[in-house]
Amino acid sequence: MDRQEALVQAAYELIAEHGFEGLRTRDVAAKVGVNIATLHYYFPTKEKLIRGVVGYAMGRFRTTLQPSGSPGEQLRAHFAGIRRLARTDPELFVVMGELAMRGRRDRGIAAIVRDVDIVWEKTLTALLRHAAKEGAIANPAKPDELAALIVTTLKGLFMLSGDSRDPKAIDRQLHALERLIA
Amino acid sequence: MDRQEALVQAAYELIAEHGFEGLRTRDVAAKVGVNIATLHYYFPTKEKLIRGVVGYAMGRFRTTLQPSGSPGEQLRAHFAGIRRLARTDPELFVVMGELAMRGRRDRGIAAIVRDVDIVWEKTLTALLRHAAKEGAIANPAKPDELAALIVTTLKGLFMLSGDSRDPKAIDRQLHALERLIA
DNA sequence: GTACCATTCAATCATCTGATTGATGGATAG
DNA sequence: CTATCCATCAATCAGATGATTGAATGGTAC
Repeated sequence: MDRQEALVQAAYELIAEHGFEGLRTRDVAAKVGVNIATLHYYFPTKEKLIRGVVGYAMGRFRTTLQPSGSPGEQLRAHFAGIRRLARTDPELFVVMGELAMRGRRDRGIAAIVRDVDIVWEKTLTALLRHAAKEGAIANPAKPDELAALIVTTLKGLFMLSGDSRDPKAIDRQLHALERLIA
Repeated sequence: MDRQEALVQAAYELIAEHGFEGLRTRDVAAKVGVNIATLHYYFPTKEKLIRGVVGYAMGRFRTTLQPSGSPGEQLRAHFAGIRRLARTDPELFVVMGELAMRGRRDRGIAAIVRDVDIVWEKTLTALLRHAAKEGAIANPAKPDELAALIVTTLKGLFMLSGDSRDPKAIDRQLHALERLIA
């Protein structure tokens, strides 16, 4: 496999496991089975490697954002898509949580996180308008504000709650959310 | 001032500023103007110091949770209380976010965070029932589920969004939330 | 074949970091 | 006065950590 990509993926997995706090370049190199100097050959600094992880994680999430399914069901499909992602790639939300926290002290990361948030909100706003027109939900007074609120809730749900909270609790909250906006 | 308390508070502030990732015992001692050995005199290990910070932060948040105001206005007062806290002590939510993330890898912290969450949810459940009885909001089918959802949203709102998002955006989302449950 | 370039490694550096040690000053009790 | 304990400090340790260096290997161009 491509070394550069393998290193990013290893770093991604280690961040998911130990947070930024526990990320060590040595561990990343070891996980790929490569010398530390090789890591520095591809990523001159640890910071550059982290940038790679940011791109990898955000790209991975972006692909989930793309609407699909029959027009009237797109909103529900969006929730289902997020929930499926949380089941298949729980690490992704852990890493995104770490990135959100880090964005507080890192302008570059903050900008990237914000961009993804905005795309997410715009997507959701469109889906809300769509669903309202189809009669699937009540017409919200301000779809964009509702979308922002929903994004906030989903972030809190998937990025902050530990897996101590079983998947059932997450499903329950998702259903409660759908009921609330219906 | 009490040394032990001063050290905890300094650590608390440094975590708010640099996250757990950037917490250094030396910096904590320096901030109090004390030798590193003195820090270790009061807290044998860094982990013990962090436990102190956990207690400090959570205690600080608990006091905000206590209901107050006229019966019919308690729900609104709760939101107002949280919002005020976010204005006067923004660091508190930063630290709580850090703790939530760390709870994923630390059973002890996870338990404490979960306890506070449960108290928060119970408080909110009672307030929702109260508000419904007073006719301030529609009677929710499952107040406890709604409460859990609101807690999730508030956590996402205050613990994940950087201050890049101006306070106005936070106010807007809070109002949208109040409108949604009314 | 030789020169060149990309990739990788073993060894090492400089610094950071949590923690320990032994000593010192001051307060208190007998 | 002296023995004892508390609080604090300067100095230091051992291990961790990000990064660098110089050499080896293998492939490609000419």
